[in-house]
Amino acid sequence: MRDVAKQANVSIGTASRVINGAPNVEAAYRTRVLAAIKTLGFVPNRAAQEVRKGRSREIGIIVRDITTPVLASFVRAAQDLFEEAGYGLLICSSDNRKDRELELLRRFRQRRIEGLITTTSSEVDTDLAQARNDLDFPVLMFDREVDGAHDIVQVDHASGVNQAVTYLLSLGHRRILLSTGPLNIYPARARVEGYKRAFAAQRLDVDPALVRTAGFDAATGFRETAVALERANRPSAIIAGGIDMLPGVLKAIRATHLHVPRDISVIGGADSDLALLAEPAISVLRWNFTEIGATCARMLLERIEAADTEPRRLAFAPELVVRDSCAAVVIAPAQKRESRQK
Amino acid sequence: MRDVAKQANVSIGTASRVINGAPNVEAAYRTRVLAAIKTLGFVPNRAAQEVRKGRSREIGIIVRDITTPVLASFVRAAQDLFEEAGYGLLICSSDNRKDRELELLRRFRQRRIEGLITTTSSEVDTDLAQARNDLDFPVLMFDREVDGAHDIVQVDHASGVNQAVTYLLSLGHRRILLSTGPLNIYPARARVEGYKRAFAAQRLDVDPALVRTAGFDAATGFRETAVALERANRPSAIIAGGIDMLPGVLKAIRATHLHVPRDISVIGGADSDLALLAEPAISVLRWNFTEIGATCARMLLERIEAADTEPRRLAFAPELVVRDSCAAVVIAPAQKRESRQK
DNA sequence: TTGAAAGCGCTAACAA
DNA sequence: TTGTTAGCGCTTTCAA
Repeated sequence: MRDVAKQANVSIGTASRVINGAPNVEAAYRTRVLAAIKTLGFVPNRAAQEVRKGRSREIGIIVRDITTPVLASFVRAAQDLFEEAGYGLLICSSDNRKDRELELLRRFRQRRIEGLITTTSSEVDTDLAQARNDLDFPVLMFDREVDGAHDIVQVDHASGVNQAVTYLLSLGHRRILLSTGPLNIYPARARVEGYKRAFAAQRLDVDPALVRTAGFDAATGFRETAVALERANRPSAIIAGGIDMLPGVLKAIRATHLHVPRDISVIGGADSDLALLAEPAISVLRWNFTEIGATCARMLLERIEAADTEPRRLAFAPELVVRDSCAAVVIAPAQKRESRQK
Repeated sequence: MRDVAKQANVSIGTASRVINGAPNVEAAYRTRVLAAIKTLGFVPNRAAQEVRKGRSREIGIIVRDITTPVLASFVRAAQDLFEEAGYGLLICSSDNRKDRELELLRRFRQRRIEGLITTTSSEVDTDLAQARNDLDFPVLMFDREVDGAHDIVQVDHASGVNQAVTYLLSLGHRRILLSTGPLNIYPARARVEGYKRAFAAQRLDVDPALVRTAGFDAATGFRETAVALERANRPSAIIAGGIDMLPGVLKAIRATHLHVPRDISVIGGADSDLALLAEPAISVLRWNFTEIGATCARMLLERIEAADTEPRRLAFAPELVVRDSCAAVVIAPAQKRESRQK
């Protein structure tokens, strides 16, 4: 910058003013500085600006895995709003691992970000809670249920799974496998709750063996489905209780040579090309991740403006998209034969 | 940091030495400083460190769309190596848009990153070439063909499509649609070249109407496929000449109620859950994105160490994974009937 | 081994 | 409107 100032024959202060678009610079000076910037190829040092200005104008976001398409659309929507508001977005995947999550929180503190949208790998872990509470920027917690003065935005998974189970029960299914994640995080708890609520509403008992909480990922979906399908008394329907479990569930079904929906009905935990293009097309629980991402961004920006208003909390309800992956069960609960829907 | 030094009753210099793990600090001082850091919850300001040290220890990476799973595994592999080497990774999607790409390059310059892995939306655009050459850190160009002193890592798409076409020709196909991106970037050119080479090897003529270069994305795949299938003289096989075109191609086929592979054979441009789980499973061109990502990272790290060795160039060959989406054509070229494979 | 002090690149307060 | 200068938080040289 000194070189720019020298080249333009102005003081370094004037150069700075031009760079920052200050209004009180004479046109002649401005053009000279601009010319110097161009010929020297000067680009301001962001780190130095941050140090001096005392703020980073960066937002952080931690998702489990940015690879998951629905999460990517969530992030994308948020990013658009942040950029518009003049904030950059630092996007990281935690892989649902505590150590990585802690490391990311540490890095974000080093970076002096001004706000964070995050999930967490465990709602009850005290190290994580501690680390979050030590942050001196606002945190918006996404799809988790934690103590602390955070804004919270959730998907109402209880409602979603409730819809799915109610639908399956209406088709005559009684042995419905719900494969979801560990109960130390909200989405799993909520799904289980929705599952039980739907059974209770029909005064039916839940078979605890059919509520599996081993994990959210595709590999677990595969394992859980494979194990369940091998049992003598196998389920007649499966609900993938996670955003990217469907591939694993379908692979396991494929491996057993069972036919969807004749032998087994399936409901996916999120929409995807796979769900749409599978044969038959898979019914799914769907919600608008773009809208949710935008809402999170908006709430966090408002929080940054007004630090000490009351924490807010918001839930979005999923919608059951019925396609062709669920058939009616004709024979009673412990059935051997089933018939096709339609 | 002043507070830490004060609290520990040492000079700010000693505090800095402890933070940076300098060896020449007496144990007693070290523990005092560490204690102070803990009680005060001090985390060093990364921006200030960067300013003072004069280096960022950050690498940038620009991909078209991080959402694409194979690209995500590419990035992930690279990230692991960079982190191990002490570098952070700034990951950005260009959306294949020139303006966004230029903006990202500008931001990376502001950030003083020390190396960049990038693709580009156009190999011939002079603004982009100019912007790249103005960078004062090494650039590794991924899957593109550009002038300039960059290391280049490519996928040998010509070989891949050549394998695919040769395979289809051997099944009796003559009207093979290749839907790929614009010819101003290497992956499209290479695919077209591989296509022509395979036809030439059999002394067959290429119908230029079957080589489509409208775009890489799923939406274009849909449109191109839909249009082609509506023509009287429709193709008997389709090659998706892009990494994430398969969903669009399959959707279009689905919409026409044609049957794969009986009515139309399909080869996907990259592997995916969709390709594996579609009914029938889709044959694809596959390459090891994890290995390629790691290789890119390694090359860039070496380049950072040794700035002025000769630029290097590397190509990885795809493999044709044969599944169930291609059938043999029984009747001669302008056929009306086809028969199933197997 | 330690503390004092200079200075990284920049912004902003101040005086002119 | 401009130039001068202090200083953001940190590292690193230098002298002790």
